Amino acid sequence: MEEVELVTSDDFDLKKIFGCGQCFRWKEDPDGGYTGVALGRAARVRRVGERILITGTGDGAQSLWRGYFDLDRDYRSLREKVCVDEYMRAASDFGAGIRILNQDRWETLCSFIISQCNNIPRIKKIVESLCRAFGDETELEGREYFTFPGASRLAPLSEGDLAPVRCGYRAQYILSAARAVDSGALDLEALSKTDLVTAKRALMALPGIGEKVANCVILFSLRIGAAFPVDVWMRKAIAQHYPQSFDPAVFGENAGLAQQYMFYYQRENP
DNA sequence: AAACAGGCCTAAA
DNA sequence: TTTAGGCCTGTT
Repeated sequence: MEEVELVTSDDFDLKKIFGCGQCFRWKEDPDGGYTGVALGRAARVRRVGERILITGTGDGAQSLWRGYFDLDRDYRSLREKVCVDEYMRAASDFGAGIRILNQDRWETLCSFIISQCNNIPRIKKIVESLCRAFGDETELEGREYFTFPGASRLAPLSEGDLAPVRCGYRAQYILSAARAVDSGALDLEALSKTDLVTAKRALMALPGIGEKVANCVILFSLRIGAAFPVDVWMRKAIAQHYPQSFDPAVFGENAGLAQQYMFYYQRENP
């Protein structure tokens, strides 16, 4: 089994990275490592000192994983930039180790469509069953896993085909998004080279994609750092700490990272 | 049993 | 421009 090794002395905490709400497919192993499916195949990640070891990956995957874990940005200095007050100091200290993953664009779009009005266990369950039904099988250490099905795989399906996935009324949203991506009407890669306003407008033109889902997709897969998703946890955080007024623009291009710290801090300290 | 969950859409002020 | 109710489904 091939293994990739990455080295970092920067913020890097697997528990926080995978637990801060940006992804749905990584599961903690008994030894504190994580197993999941990303970059098109199953992999196992664990940290040993300043080394990050990834097994189950192919040749030349080192730079892909560097990109996935956003290792070419200095989070320690980014953390300083979002400390606009005492609350943000506390939140970013608490969240030290979080990184914003560079995830597959279609997978992120589809996953966050599924997330609407759902709880996390069920989101994960639906995503897994979608992968099991329509993804490609892959193997790691004798166990089988399934990749996330591409937009082109889902585009020709009907709502009936998706019924076993049990995603309810979201099925039609998934299909329309899959068709938009597959046909090229929605070009996610091109959007990643635009700006927050442009990307948001394009995404929200699709049925079932509103402000929150659009912001998640933009932040977690289009790498536009100004995106600032506001969900129920964030509403609580804002009401509690910025009762008069609040504008994520104070964080500029780091608004999304500030959001991650606020979100994680709020959810872990209710 | 009835309410609720990491929203979105539509209809009505 | 803001607000209420409905929506699939599973869990409590």
